[in-house]
Amino acid sequence: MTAGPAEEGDEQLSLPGIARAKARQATPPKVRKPTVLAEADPIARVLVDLPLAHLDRPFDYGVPEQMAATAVAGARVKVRFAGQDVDGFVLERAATSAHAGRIQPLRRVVSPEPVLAPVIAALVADVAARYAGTRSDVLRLAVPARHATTEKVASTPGSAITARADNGLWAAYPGGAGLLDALGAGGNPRVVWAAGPGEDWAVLLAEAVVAAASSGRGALVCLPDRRDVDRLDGALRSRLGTDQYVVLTADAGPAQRYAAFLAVSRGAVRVVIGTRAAAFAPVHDLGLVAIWDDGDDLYAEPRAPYPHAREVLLLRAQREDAAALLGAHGRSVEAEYLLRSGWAAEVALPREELRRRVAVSIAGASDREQERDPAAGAARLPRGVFDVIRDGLVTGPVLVQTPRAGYATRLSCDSCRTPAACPVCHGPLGITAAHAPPTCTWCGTVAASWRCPECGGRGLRAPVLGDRRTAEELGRAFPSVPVQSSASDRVLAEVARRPAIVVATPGAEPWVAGGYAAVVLLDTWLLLARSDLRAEEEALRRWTNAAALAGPGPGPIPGRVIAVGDPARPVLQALVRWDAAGFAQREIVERQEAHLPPASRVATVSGRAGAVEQALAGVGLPEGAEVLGPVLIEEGERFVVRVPRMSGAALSAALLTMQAQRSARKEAHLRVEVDPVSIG
DNA sequence: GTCATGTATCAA
DNA sequence: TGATACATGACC
Repeated sequence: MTAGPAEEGDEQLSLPGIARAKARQATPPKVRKPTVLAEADPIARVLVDLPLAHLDRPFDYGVPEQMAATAVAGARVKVRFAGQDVDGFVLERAATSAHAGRIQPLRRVVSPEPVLAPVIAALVADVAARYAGTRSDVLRLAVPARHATTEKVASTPGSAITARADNGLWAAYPGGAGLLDALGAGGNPRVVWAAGPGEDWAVLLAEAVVAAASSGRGALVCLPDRRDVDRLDGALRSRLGTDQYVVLTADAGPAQRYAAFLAVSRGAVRVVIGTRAAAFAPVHDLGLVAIWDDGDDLYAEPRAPYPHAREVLLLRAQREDAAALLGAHGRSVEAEYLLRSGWAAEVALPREELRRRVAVSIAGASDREQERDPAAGAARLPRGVFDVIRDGLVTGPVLVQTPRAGYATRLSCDSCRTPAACPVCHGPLGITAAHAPPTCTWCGTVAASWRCPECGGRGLRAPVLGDRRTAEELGRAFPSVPVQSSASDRVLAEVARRPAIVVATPGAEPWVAGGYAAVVLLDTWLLLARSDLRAEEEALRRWTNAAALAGPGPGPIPGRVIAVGDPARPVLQALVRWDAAGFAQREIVERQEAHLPPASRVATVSGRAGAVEQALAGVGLPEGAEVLGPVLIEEGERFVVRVPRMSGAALSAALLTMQAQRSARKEAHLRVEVDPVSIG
């Protein structure tokens, strides 16, 4: 392997001092004018935007003197790489290069705007290492596409933040006032906050942000979706000027998004709220990272390398010495793990206060009774539920959570209960409206003359009912009360505080000022029926979030919540005791025994059949690694690799090495997912 | 990913 | 011997 064969033809470089001597010495006929490099720091270390794992490292380029002032750290540049022009970012400028071979000059500075701050470049490296991915993949998530017109406009600096945090609502929480004081004094507390039922959580989050901002530092809050962002936006608006914070969400147009990004990147604004992509916002002097309801799966980025916003924020808290606040009504096992490991402290309401705020009961339809006749209105709405709704409607709106969107989302044979499948594509049949014929939910085929292939029966039944059917039933049961519906495709942000029945699917529950008069959770067995590892944790999170919307009753009466389900299920008992933390604790113990996250670190590797097994065999996996599989999937096969949590970094490193070797050998790309939200 | 280079292979 | 195919490694 000889380094740098005789070179000719291409542009010549010359460092400032020796420019003249070199040019005189060697002047082959066709050489162009030598590029004169910048006086100071003539080397730019550039991260090139290539999808190849083995090229995920900086390359040195010469900085022509005319780019001396524009090729700053963080600038977008174009460079010649292996004969083609590629995009890249300047990571830093340097006086010398350790590269022995030829050094090419930068082709062009796309823009002098330093969009990749050094601390974000370091974060991007952290995230790539954590998720066994490339920096170029993470950069696509961290730096929005350039919008040249927007870049020409200067960002107007927000006025200085003079607002002071008000400890009022936090004072109900032991340690709550202390938390705000610490934030205001420039401290870095790390807290898992169990937001109480009926809490206007956005207001408390806003106070925490104001506290951190009043110490002169920046703050960054991630929320699951647009609706939650809007709630915090509303709470912040009455505390900060609209020039003092920005909202970063995907639904704003490219120009608006880029303008918001630049305002943050330029330090004009230091408070950022937004959805998962905001976790990378280059907030100056970061003092606080916060995340609301970290168990929501919207925080899992669907693009490689699939980072989770909570992990990105925790990496930032660590690297940038910022306070961390994980708030939720429920408790993710990951948040609980942070408490158990001592990384964070808990802030929660005392038991007595919880009992004052909410009373959860279970309407005793056991699983067996449900199975016997799930479709009958009487079994779906037991007597107790009926009473709670009727009593609640006297004072205000009643929230009814029903797990499925639609009307009757799955049909089965009336006599033998075989699920009804589409005669064309074998997709599930469903009904979209009261008198509509059964229709395939996949291909849309209308199966009006359906006949059961098992028993020849012609009757259909609906064991799973959707929100529209539920709304219809309740409308009949309470004819004088308006019924509102909020589900996936038509989500209501807020409803008025007047008697009404509000039917909603999980996650689509509208907010109501002062809280609902009662909250009803229907068909709890359905959320638990999912085969997913996290089914119970996720079900409890969704119930807890809905239940937390119950407002206090008249006088000293706590908010009323009633769930229809099997009272023997421990997860429902956890709901009754309002003990998501205890449930998460038990989950962790069980998962420890089963070698599942968060006690273990898990990665999935998938690709063409045969390739994955071979690739894994050639990797030096850390001590104690277990390889499980293969499971056949559409694109080939998938293996699961798991290691003790302390070997998590080693696992990521090993998988990264594997990817680098494969890309260098031009072997087919394998999909690697570290900490997948769900396996299977 | 592209590009340059090296080695194998085959027809003339 | 030269033309062509494919594998390999560098890429700043």
